[in-house]
Amino acid sequence: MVSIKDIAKHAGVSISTVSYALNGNPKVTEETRKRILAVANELNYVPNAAARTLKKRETRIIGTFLTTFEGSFYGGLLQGMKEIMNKLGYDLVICSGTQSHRMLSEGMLDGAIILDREFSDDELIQHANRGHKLVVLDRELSHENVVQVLLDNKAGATFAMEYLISQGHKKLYAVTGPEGTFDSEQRLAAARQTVERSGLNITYKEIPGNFDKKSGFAAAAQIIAEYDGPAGVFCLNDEMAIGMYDALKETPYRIGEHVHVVGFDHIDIADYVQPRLATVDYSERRWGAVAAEQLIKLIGGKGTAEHERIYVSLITGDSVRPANVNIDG
Amino acid sequence: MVSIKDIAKHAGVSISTVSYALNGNPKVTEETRKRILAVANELNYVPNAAARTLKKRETRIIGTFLTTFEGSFYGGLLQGMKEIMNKLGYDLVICSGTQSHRMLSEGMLDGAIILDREFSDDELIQHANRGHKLVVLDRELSHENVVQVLLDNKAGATFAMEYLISQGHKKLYAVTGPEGTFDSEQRLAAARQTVERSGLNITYKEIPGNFDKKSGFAAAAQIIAEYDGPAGVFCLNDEMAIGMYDALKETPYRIGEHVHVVGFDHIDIADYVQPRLATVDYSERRWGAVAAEQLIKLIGGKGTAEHERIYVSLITGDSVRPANVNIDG
DNA sequence: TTGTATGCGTTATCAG
DNA sequence: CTGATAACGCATACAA
Repeated sequence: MVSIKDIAKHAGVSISTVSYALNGNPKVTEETRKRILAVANELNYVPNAAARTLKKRETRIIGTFLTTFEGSFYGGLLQGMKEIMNKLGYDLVICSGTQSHRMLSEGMLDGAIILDREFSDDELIQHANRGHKLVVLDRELSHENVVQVLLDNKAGATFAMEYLISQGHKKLYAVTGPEGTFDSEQRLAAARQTVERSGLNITYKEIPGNFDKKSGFAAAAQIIAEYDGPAGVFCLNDEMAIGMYDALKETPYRIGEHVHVVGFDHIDIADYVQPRLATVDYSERRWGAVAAEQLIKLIGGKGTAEHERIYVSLITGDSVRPANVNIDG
Repeated sequence: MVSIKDIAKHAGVSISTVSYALNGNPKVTEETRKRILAVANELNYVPNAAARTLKKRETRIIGTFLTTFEGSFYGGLLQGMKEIMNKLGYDLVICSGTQSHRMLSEGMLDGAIILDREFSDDELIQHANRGHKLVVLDRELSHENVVQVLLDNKAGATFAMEYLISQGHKKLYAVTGPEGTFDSEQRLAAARQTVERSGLNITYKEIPGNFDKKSGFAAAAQIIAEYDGPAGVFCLNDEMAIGMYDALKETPYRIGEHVHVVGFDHIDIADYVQPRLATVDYSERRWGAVAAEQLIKLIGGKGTAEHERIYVSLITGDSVRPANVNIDG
């Protein structure tokens, strides 16, 4: 490995001069700077990140933590983050799994964006207490080193339920996410509230789900078992809605006819299933970009980083049709 | 920040004893070890990665480089890698963008897996020359520090073309990937060869594509413009095939009737489009796992890491039907 | 404008 | 079994 010491030797200067030259410090003549750069180039010099970090106590690397790499929501989100980070001179790496949490505590990261239920609130607070800067995308957490950038779950769930109700559905279901997860709780609360506030005589039931296809599949079975007329179903995410499509395919019941479904997330597949899935949409890219901006602000310490909310909108689709239309004619 | 020096002070021992204790070196009594660990815990000690790395010249972190985070093929691939790496005591981070290449050269990574056309062969060779260990998933590259783990593109493309031919199609198209990309070139070569070897009187044409939806959409336009009977199309990846579906939706032509399509990759959507897309399948998970294994072998220097091939298989679907059946009856 | 000296937190070698 | 001490490569305050 070639270090600045080697460069110094070859260029006939001291190592501090090399360091200055390499970092563009005006203390060194343009001339010697050029000479030193030439030598560095010739020797194939590459700075050593560990040494620099040890000294400067910063890596200019941000980590985003995901529960899993699987399930394809996050492309736009990460891309949005990356663009902002790169522009601001930071690099982004994506991590997953408890084992990788060490990167945060051991100081390999200048900050982190958390979208990962495997982090407990306690653990996050510990990290924040140690001075690490965090943005959370999946919970509410109050700490001077933490800012929240959250989806407007409440609005989304309200849109979804109001849509079903507006189409005349009186028998409603919600298929939930894993108990205790922030998104699930928030969406559920809003769904209930919407039903109550409607003032209509609505049957409303919740079926426990898990945010995965399988649980949507399972929920469909229950709905069919109880079937006694058109049902409106709010799947708290699209993946479960897709599971429901899969399940109904094997039965005489039809989506948008017997079972009316709204999802949440607007994943790619939603546009391709038959009939097209009604869902709640938001800009992943924007979400990522906002999160990145806030984190960098927090790290820089200048400008107050503030909690942010990401807006959502409803996308209609033929997976929901009026309850009182008799399709069979 | 609390360092081993602080622990030493509090525990009334020297820093080297602390280091030994923390690293489980048997040189230190079980008793003092416990005492030191207790102190460390109490002081909330966390080791400093930069210092350790500077000394040991290893991070136990592997980087996987992707061209983009968008487009959701890679979930299974990354998950497969992660599982193996974690089992072997390594952490995995995902990187994207030229800016992040510095992580490799600056020594923040013990090795890297490359699936990213933004790395030129030259750049990779430079890294390899500096002693960095690499696994390439997207090209052929000979170097003692590089091993290849490649899809069996040739087999896949042959399956796809043979399938179209076996269904009696005589007018064939291939929609290509970006010029110069390994996957595209390999699949194309095999496609041509299959046509030639068939010994049949087949019209075969190539339409330049870009591995994205848009180019599939565009290719469809050309095929329709020339339409004079059933056409068989091998889209060199599924994404372009989906673009073709989108394009035909706006025309009177039907997939599996006028235009018969085979893709490559078996992405999620392939199972949900109507009619179901015939495609070439492989285990992403296995691909990732094999890549990870080979890289760790290469890093460890023990056992010879060897180039590997990932097998593929054909999944049929109604996007391809016999050419001579008159569906309109 | 350039050089000298020191320390960042670890590991590891060598004496005790 | 434990303690000094020298690196690792770099940045920087201070001296020249």
